[in-house]
Amino acid sequence: MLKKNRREEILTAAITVFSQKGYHDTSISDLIEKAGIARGTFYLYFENKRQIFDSILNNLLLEIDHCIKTIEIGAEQPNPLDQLRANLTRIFTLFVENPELSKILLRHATGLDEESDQKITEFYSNSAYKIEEALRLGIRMNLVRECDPRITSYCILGSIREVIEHITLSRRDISEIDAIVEEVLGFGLYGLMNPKLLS
Amino acid sequence: MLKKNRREEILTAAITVFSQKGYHDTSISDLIEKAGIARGTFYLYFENKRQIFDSILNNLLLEIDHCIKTIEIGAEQPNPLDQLRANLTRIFTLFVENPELSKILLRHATGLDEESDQKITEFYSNSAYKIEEALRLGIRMNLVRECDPRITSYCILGSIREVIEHITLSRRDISEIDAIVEEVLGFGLYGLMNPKLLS
Amino acid sequence: MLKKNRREEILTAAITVFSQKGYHDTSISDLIEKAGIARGTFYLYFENKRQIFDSILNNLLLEIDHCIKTIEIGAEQPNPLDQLRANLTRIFTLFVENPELSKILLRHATGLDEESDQKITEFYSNSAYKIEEALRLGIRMNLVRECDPRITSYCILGSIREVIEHITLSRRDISEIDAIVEEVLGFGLYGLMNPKLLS
Amino acid sequence: MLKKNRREEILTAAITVFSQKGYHDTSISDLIEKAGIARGTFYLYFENKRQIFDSILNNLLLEIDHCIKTIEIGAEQPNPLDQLRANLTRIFTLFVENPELSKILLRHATGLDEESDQKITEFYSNSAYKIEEALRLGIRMNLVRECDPRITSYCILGSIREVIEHITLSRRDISEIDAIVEEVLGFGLYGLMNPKLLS
DNA sequence: GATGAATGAGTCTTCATTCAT
DNA sequence: GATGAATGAAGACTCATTCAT
Repeated sequence: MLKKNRREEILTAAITVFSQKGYHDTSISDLIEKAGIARGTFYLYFENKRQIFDSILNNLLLEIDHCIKTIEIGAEQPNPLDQLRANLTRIFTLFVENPELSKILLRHATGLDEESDQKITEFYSNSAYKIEEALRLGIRMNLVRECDPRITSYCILGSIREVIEHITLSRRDISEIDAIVEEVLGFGLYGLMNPKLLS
Repeated sequence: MLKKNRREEILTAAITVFSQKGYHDTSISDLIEKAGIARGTFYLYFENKRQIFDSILNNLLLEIDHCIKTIEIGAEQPNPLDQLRANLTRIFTLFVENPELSKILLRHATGLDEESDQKITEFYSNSAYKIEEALRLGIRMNLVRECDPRITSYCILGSIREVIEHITLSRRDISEIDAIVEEVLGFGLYGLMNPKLLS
Repeated sequence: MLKKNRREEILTAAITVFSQKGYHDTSISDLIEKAGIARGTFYLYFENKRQIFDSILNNLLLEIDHCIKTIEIGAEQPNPLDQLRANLTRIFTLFVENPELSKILLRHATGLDEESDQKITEFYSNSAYKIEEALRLGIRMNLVRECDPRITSYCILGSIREVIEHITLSRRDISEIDAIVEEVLGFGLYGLMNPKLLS
Repeated sequence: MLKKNRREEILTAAITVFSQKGYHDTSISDLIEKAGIARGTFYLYFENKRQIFDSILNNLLLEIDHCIKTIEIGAEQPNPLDQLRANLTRIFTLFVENPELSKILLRHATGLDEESDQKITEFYSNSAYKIEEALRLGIRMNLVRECDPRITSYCILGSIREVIEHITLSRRDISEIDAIVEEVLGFGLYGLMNPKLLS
């Protein structure tokens, strides 16, 4: 068997097991049983249990990163709103298609140890920071209401996280994504308040 | 020593240790060392490691519940917005005053086992459901914009969760809570969009 | 409460518990719960768990000893067979009336530790030795068939032990004792063989 | 090392240790030290301390069973008395050659817990029952004196048990077995009474 | 590369005993 | 005498990792 494939197989098996049992309740025995390999073989491809989990998690964080394109302003660029919409659609699609990854990221990747928590926290901080920068730009361009961009960025990030968790837990179908994206956009752009009350 | 006090002492010590090291990396030795008691003493007050963690978590969920008052509509009631504001203030205050609890709830309570995850998920589902009901009422009363109350409730819940995590991680002071509440309220009520663009 | 009574109460409770759960599965908690006393009180009357068990066992061995009268030969003495019969009757009666003691002696007193095993072994050795001496006398007096008195004594001892265990386990009534004694005597005196085959 | 051999080695070591220290005073440390293996290795071959003990005990009960052949009556069969003699010889030989097993069965297997006691009791009950059936047959065939076969069967069983315990404790040699068998047979068949007194 | 038997550090939990009140 | 909270030594069991084949 090609080295690359064997490794991928083990990773795939591990994603399934980790997502179901979490990091601590998953034993090496679980992993090799699912992957159909011998105990020693596991250690040919991964240094230890922690490393394979990190590997899965890093892959996932990369994939998420790929889903998010910085919003570009310019004549030749699509409408900023459409760019935002496309980002949301890509992220939600990623998780609806891989609900196991959602469990790993949102449930099991947390609280493993200081180092891992730091990595996750940093990832969210970075994400929030990107949102914050976009908000500052939007404010400067008079597209966005005056607000504290820091706090607001966390509101946006939290909305997205929670909706991801909800749609994977409630096993939403990919066909529902567009409507969900619009709903999230609607909340983020217009808030709750009935606009008739505003005028 | 009074039985009640001893138990409280152990709980307090456990909150500190669990919040720093997480559930799995905390050993009974850590707990009794922090509490300054003998190994056997621990088991006089708690059945096992899991039970003391659950105990902490259940207490916390109860406390959160106490922070949230259902919004009442009526002539003698305060303005609904003020009731909402008060709810947010109470919750943020709880966590700013007990940042350890935030770590336990948001980091370490997750991914312990199926049963525990279920409890947490249920807590959030319930919370989301209460928000959803409030949204439906608001829509009927024409206070709230037409929207999908289910998805929107998760946006709101997520905003709050993420802001809690942010303000505890960034060690925000209690004096900043009012401003933060206003910011979260602003986002939730009006969204991002510059209102001048709406007219 | 009088010191003597308190001690007796604890002993009585302990006999019940030990006989049901055995030595190792009986905890001090079991003993004090059954006796209705506090933990510390137990140690006012007994040095430790082992000592109360030994105490019960020693009492029992003494009681057994009291049941057995050396068979005396003489004009004024009852028929030796009747003396033997009386010994058996007293022993069987003791255990039928106190089936708990039978469990303690035959089940739970064994295998506790080297010292205790030694004591039990010695008790049986002594018992066997007394039987052996009686057999030697019987042989000299031509009452008893020529045989190896050592081995035979263990046969007799074993018969009695096993019958005790059987009659306590099968909850025989005291009214059946006479018949059982005759049966054991019959076996011991005449063996199995149909006497008609002997002539 | 072959899996079978390793298991056997551990069993052999465990028999020695259990027979010397008994079940409760034997720790896993004792077992692995004697077997010369690591702690984890023990648990590769046995589920827990209790299981290895049960394993030893069940093997032994099986071996005892194999020693005992039901006495067959028929023209082509050996003399029933010789069949009986052969049974006794096999059993005594088993224990004289493995005095450790005698200690385990007669001392340490008893009083472990309800379940184990039940198993042992049942084994003895079954054994007694087989003897009882043989006695009934003997009585019908006029080979055996009229008697209560139940009680008498326990006398016989007890004689054998006690002699086994005696000959293993007194470290009797295998060369003495024949004489001991004759002595036990003599007691069982003819009893104590000097036959001259009977005529 | 692949295997799986062997390893042993690490942890939870129990429970007999003590002693201050 | 009586109490029962506190103690801590002891022991069973797990499981990630190694390494000889």
